[in-house]
Amino acid sequence: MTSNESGRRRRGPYAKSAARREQIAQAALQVFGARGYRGGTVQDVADAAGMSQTSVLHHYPNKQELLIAALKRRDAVTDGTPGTGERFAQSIVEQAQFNEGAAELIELYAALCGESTTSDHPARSYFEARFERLRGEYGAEFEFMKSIGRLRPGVDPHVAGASLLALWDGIQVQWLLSPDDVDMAGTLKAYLDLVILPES
Amino acid sequence: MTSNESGRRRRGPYAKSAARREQIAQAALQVFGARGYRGGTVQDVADAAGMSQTSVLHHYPNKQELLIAALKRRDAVTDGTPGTGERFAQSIVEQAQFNEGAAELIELYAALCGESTTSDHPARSYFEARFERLRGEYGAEFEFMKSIGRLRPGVDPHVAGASLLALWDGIQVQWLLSPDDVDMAGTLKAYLDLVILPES
DNA sequence: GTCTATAACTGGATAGAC
DNA sequence: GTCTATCCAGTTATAGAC
Repeated sequence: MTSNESGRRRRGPYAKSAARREQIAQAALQVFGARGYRGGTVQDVADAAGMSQTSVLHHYPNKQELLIAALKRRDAVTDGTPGTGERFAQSIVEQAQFNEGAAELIELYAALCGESTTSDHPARSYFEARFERLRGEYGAEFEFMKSIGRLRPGVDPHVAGASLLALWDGIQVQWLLSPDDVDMAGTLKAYLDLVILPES
Repeated sequence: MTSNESGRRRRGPYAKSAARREQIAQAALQVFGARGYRGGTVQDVADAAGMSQTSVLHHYPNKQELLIAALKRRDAVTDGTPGTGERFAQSIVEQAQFNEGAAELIELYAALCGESTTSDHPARSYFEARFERLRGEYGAEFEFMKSIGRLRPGVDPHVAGASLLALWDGIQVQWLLSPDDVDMAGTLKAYLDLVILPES
């Protein structure tokens, strides 16, 4: 028998439901990326997902949960852990190149990151935590490079970590507003080439 | 008679009116900085200015004009033209230090900059124009430095210009979210020290 | 010029039929 | 699970008294 201890077989439309939630999360990512959290409506998400507003709110209890679903989806696609040592710079640049082909993800990130600096924004703690984590990761990596003599003399590893993160976020915004005038991957590579010494 | 050709003397509360507009612009700057454009309401601006919502809309015809007034006010306070040559780096760092004491201005900038990447945002053209102008200005300055041999070999002046702008915007966001962990002026100085060679 | 009152509209969320 | 219908709160903007 497929019954479990509770005496009730869990069957039915669960697979479909999971697919539905995926579909909605993807729509939320698009909508909040294009219009921001406050600018996008649950109805917009419903339209993008091809269903009614009430169906959306059946799968996610409220608008905030939609936002969280969109951010989780972005993380799953975007945030690979960069390599270490030799591969660090290469990983960063590759990630940036990948992002150029996934404008939706960048839009979501840039729109929400700025919006989240305002009071009582549901994504504020997400970005606070993200920045703190990445500053730590990048800082540690530059510290390692310093220890093997690959960091340019005079460069503070943790300042470089925060700078790389800031540069990345800042250049993304410029790229969104003027994609033809800005080379994201090239700008990041230029900074890394400046800070990391070539193999001796 | 004091009547002029039109038969009506232009007198009365013009001075008071101008002061009122200033007062409202300042309130708009605070409100949109703290809550974003879409997150802030005309009523919020009215409350901050200590008057009714209709009074605010008497002086500015609609919400968009309030936003423009706030941005103009920010420009007037913040955007000094940086010096050239020797003084360029110094001006940038001084400006950043000044900004640390004017959090309201940074909040407005960061919140609206991210928000403006979304479609149909009233501040979008403002930021597009601003970025293009500053990339040009910074790029030209680094080009000049290159011409007098003060730019680090291998550094592209225009990439450096866009990078400085991106770094500045990015570090401001980090500073807003974690003011204790981030040193805006120090981070900018570190980048400039990296790119600009000391006087030989 | 400033106010009170309100019109006109939009948003998130819920109830209940199917 | 999904829909139609609806509720209610909040928003911009206008009308008209003083």
